[in-house]
Amino acid sequence: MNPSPDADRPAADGHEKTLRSRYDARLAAEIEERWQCDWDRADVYRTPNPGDSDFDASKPKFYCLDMFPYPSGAGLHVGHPEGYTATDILCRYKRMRGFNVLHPMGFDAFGLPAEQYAVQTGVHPRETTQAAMDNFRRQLKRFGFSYDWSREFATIDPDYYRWTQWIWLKAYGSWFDPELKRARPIAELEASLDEGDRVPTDDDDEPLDWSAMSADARRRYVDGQRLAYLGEQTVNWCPRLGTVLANEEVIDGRSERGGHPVTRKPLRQWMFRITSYAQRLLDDLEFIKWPESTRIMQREWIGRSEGALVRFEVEGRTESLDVFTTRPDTLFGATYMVVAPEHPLVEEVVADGADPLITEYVTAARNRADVDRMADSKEKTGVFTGRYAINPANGERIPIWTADYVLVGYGTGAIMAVPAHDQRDFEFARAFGLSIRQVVAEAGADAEDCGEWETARGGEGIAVNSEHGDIRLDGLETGAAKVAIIDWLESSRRGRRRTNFKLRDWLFSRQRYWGEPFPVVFDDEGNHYAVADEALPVRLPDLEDYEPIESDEPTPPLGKAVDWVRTTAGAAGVDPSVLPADTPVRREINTMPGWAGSCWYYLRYCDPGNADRFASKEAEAYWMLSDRDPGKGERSCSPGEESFDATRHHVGGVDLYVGGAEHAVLHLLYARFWHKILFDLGEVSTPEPVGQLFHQGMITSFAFKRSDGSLVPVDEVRESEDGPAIEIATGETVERIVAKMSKSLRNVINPDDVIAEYGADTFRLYEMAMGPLEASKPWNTRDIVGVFRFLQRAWRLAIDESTGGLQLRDSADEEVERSLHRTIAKVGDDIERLSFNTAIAAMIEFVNVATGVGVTADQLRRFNLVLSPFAPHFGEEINARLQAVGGVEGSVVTGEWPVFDPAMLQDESIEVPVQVLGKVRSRITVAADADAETLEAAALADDRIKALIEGKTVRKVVVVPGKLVNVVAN
RNA sequence: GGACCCGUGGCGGAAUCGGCAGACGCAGCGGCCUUAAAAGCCGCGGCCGUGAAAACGGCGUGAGGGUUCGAACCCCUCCGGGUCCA
Repeated sequence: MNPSPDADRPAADGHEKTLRSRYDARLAAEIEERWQCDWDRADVYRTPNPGDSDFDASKPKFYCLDMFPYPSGAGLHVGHPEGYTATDILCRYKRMRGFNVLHPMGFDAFGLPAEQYAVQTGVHPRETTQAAMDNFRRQLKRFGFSYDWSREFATIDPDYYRWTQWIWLKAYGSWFDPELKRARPIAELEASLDEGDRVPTDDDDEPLDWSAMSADARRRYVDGQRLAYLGEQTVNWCPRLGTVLANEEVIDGRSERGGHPVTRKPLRQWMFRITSYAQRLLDDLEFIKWPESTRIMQREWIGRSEGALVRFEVEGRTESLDVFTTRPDTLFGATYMVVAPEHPLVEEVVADGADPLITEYVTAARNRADVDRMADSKEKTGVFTGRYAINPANGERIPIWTADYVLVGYGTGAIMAVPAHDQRDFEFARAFGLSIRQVVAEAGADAEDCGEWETARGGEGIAVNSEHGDIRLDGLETGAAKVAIIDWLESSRRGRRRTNFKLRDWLFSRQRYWGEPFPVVFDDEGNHYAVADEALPVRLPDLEDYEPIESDEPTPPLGKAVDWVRTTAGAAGVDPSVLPADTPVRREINTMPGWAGSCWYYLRYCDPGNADRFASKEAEAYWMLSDRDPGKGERSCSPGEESFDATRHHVGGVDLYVGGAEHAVLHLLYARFWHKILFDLGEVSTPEPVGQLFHQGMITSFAFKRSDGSLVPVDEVRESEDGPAIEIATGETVERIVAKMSKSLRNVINPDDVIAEYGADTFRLYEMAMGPLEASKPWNTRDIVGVFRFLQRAWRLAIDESTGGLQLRDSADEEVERSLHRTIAKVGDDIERLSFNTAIAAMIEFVNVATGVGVTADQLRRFNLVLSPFAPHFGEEINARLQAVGGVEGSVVTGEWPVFDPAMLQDESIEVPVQVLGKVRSRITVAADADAETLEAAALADDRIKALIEGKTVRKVVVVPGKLVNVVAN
């Protein structure tokens, strides 16, 4: 072990010696760098897997995962180490409690920002990403996090994305069996079609005969069933940027970056059939220990709604117009219909040579992004198509309009408008003079003249004006009316009960360079073929020119790798039994989106070096299966079960996943979806990837606000000690507010600077002491010195600053010993519930108690073990110095969490407040275990209480042993 | 517009199950040490009032009301801030 820093460095003089023994930034840096080096060399954080020689199967396991970072050129910000420190403390604690702990780290390194940066600087994204990762790794190591770095990987590693491609192929090679409600290999679909000969089709249509279908039709049918399929989707296409853009990146028909025109364009793209899993993704939210807010957001995103699909006949058109509605009971109030400008009916009208106004409107509307179309609902726009539909309930002829407030992607792209009871429909009807009919009334009220209404009347009530022929809803309350109308629609084949989801299928292609290539090729007819598993990975070709191509037609940059794109089936690795090896093919040139790599990385950490599988079955099962109830035998639900009974099953997965709430929906929903596919196919052991999730709060900063509400950067303000803050330039008073860290407010904190000034242990303690982990909280540089002083006091408790040697008592002080037991109990408890701020307060209290009294070697040893998960370098240093005097062996990292004696947690006698009518009036000192009778007697015997209840009647005495006495007297 | 979360000293926060509000830290004040300062150590510290002090009394967890022996915590209304959806 290393000697203490002073031992081999004779002090030049007394002053120098004092300086070297004092816990200051210089000493902290020295200690920290030395132990980091030592830990690295001894590989102390390497976690053995089942099967390894040093694996101990008798220990319970704990898989604790941080959201791996996207390595940007800016380096770590103070938000990263917040969650990372929290999990590090918990993992160190769990190791001390005898767990096998899996705590890995890596990099999410494919994606748009790196590529855009590369385009701007002219440096290849591979190089910038590599440099950013090296910097991130250096910074992460400087914090002393206990990651098993031997498990590190990046999503751009071919050894990793090989399996990303493999999983995509699994989805490509599967379909969702609606009967069993789970994924199955597509070969099983073909086999069952060969056998049963019936091809189910949508809704009412007759099944087709499989044997009667052409090979081409069969192929199309099967391709249409795949979980990863080629589908058509309207996207925001920006010709100048040469890529599709997300809705959020389009403002007023122009790209947010550069202001280039964006058009909406139907594109054939790779899609994921996530909608098939909507119900299971919704159901299983019940069984995972996730923040309620996140589960609500996922539920809303999935957006299940129950209602009916209603069929409206269209005059002069064989095809009917189907609409989904959650309020079929208002069908009699449907006085017109609206279809999205992209709807096929509109195409027909335009093709028939419609009014140029219609064509003009449709063209304009199509180029508006969905978000805009939904957002400005104030001004209603729309045109009459000239067509009429028949309301199936009453046979009325109603006009069909087209308007951009109806979106093609949602539902069927058409709605029945019930202006009396829907605000948007109401405003539209008013704007264009369409009729409004009330069909729901408040209970007990009659139908009114809705011509006088100023708003639509939503909500439930009693059906009115809803009778025609053999259907009568009048007098029924909404719930019953829904049932009645749906039954009638179904029996008369005019509609059906339907559950609708807001969730859309997932668009998975990007016209970008820096992403995973799809392992798929096309023949000259445009049919697609999978690359065989053995031929993976399909490597991303090393392009020198990766800039997006300016074009009206999407042309992804990979198209420039001509020799790579044009190849043969054999060279691309397609199974020769599927396609002869010399068949000319071209590769898919779209790439996967940035989400792909993060969908399954937690699985790879289980066994990152595995060359035969994404992780060995044994390693995956060991780390992913929880052992919450080992006696029950059943460890997870079997595929195909509708959902999981939380009392019998548990969903397993990562034991604790910590990361920001900004990923509450997309990343976490995508990962659950991929995991369920793998679960259905028998590739993983658990139905959910993450059993427990926790979001750390955002670290904000201070800024200043002028009286007019505008913000002032921190360096343009002078803060006086107790006066108000003043803007230097104007002399005006400004208010201190909490704001996000941003370059423009110049309130961004760089972790490297803080570590240089105080050390990593202080940094860790500060971020944990700021407040509850889940709360958003402001960085206040001034407060850091508080935890720094705590470490200095703890240091001084053990080390004589003038000599550098240990200073210890021979016998334990009783008070200090009791305080230590309380601290051990409290800190352990607090770590388990991720309440690090209160744990630190408890440790400070201990040091305050012990300061001036002193501790024995054994007390120091135990306190140091408690502190070490928070300040590991500090802990290792004290541990090493204790080794020198004996009684301590090995590193603090492998130490055991100290035990406490419950009997030591409380003093023998305690002070209990006595209230009269709920107000504290006195205090009595009693034995800690005094029972209710004793407490009551003592309270009533107290002089002050006696005086207060003099002449009054004691109605009741409430006694809470150990807590308080309340005398009710008046 | 809807849904959810949150409002506690000058500041960050604590109060784990309805039981002493303000743990712990910052800033502040007083004392010791020092020629002096820094550092350190010891102590004070919600607000108002009476008092030389010790102490005592009143008020107090965004505002108002309610339930309860007892409310920061539960319920209702309102105000302010945040997040998500629209």
